[in-house]
Amino acid sequence: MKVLRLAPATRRAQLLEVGRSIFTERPYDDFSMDQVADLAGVSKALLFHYFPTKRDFYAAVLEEAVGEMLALTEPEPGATSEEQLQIGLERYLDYVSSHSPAYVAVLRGGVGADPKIAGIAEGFRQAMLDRISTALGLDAPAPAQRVAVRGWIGMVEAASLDWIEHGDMARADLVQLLVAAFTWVVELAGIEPPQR
Amino acid sequence: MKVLRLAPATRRAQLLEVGRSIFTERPYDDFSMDQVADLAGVSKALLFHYFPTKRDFYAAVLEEAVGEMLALTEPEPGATSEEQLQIGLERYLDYVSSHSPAYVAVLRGGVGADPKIAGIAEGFRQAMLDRISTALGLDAPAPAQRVAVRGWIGMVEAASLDWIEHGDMARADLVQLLVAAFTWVVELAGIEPPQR
DNA sequence: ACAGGTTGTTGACCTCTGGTCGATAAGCTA
DNA sequence: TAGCTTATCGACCAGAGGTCAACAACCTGT
Repeated sequence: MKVLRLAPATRRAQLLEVGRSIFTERPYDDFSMDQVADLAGVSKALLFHYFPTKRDFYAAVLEEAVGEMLALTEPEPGATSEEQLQIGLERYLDYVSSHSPAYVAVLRGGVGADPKIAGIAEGFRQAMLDRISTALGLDAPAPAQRVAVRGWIGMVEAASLDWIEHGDMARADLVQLLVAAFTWVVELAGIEPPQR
Repeated sequence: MKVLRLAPATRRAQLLEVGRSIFTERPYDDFSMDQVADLAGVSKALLFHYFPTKRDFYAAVLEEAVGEMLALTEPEPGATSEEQLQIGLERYLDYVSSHSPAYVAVLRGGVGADPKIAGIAEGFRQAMLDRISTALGLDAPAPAQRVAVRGWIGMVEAASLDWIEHGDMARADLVQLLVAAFTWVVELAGIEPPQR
């Protein structure tokens, strides 16, 4: 029997890809590692060789999705902070609309209160918060500022989910709404936007 | 052997109570129905008699928590809409700070992308949206209005989570921030607040 | 007080799941 | 082509979710 051997990195990537296609469509406890292995044309033992537990596998898949999201929404280096925000949001919404299952999986996903899993989505939000803080030139935001920006990110996520669910609003309008909201939040929390 | 029999409603309530204490502390796949049954001093078969599947059990526990949250944050009937909003938020934050594990479980909880589970948290948000729409005298909000209010609810949730996590902001300040944000969102989306 | 029926409750059982481990064989190197 | 490294697998295990027929509390009528 001819068994094809792949380089570990390749196999790992393939398994993650299979994982993604499953995780974005079915609940965590609704499929078995056996099924994942079958779908990947691989033994279950190999799957567990690459990912020690099911939760690790789940976490790895989510992490990859988060990495992709961050890469695709990277800010434009040369632009002003307002332009960065607008362009970032446009890319964000583009990603959301073209990868909605993965997006939903990351945000709403998770296995109950597993801190490791929750930490992945949280890391994503933190990364976005860092980007914003950097763009604004803030090092250690005051509590009110942090809560405000954090709340704004929650607003972006909720609005995005509603947006892709209903699909009855132009992307540009939503971007405008969110940019305006951000500007307002920044003013309200007493954060001084940097001079262009 | 003396086995005590309870009325179905009582037993069910007891099981839900046990479920809550577990769900708020451990991930969904991190405990067994056997353990739940043991903790409740009951056979696993009985547990499955009351709740046909583990997910049903999970859903029932979350639903109860949502019901409690809605009951404890019920709006003040006689007040103006602005007062209602402020009082509602105060009660909401009181609930959040005193039941943070349950709150986190409902919002961040869920079993991957299980629509039934996700629908419970979504139902909670919908109920809050309905309250707000009613208070504003809106029947069928326009898309932009719906997205805006939905985004605001996401803001409330994210800010609340950050608030209880860090605990470095006065409740009154957060309420003020959220009320101001709401007023602003309402104006922006072109919703006319009702005459007192 | 007791017989009888209703039904809350259980122990035993089954299948499948997550996870482990020693053995195998594919492919590179000399 | 021999030999070594290691990616891969088959077989196994404990425990999970879930089922079912049987049991025994409690209520009712006499």
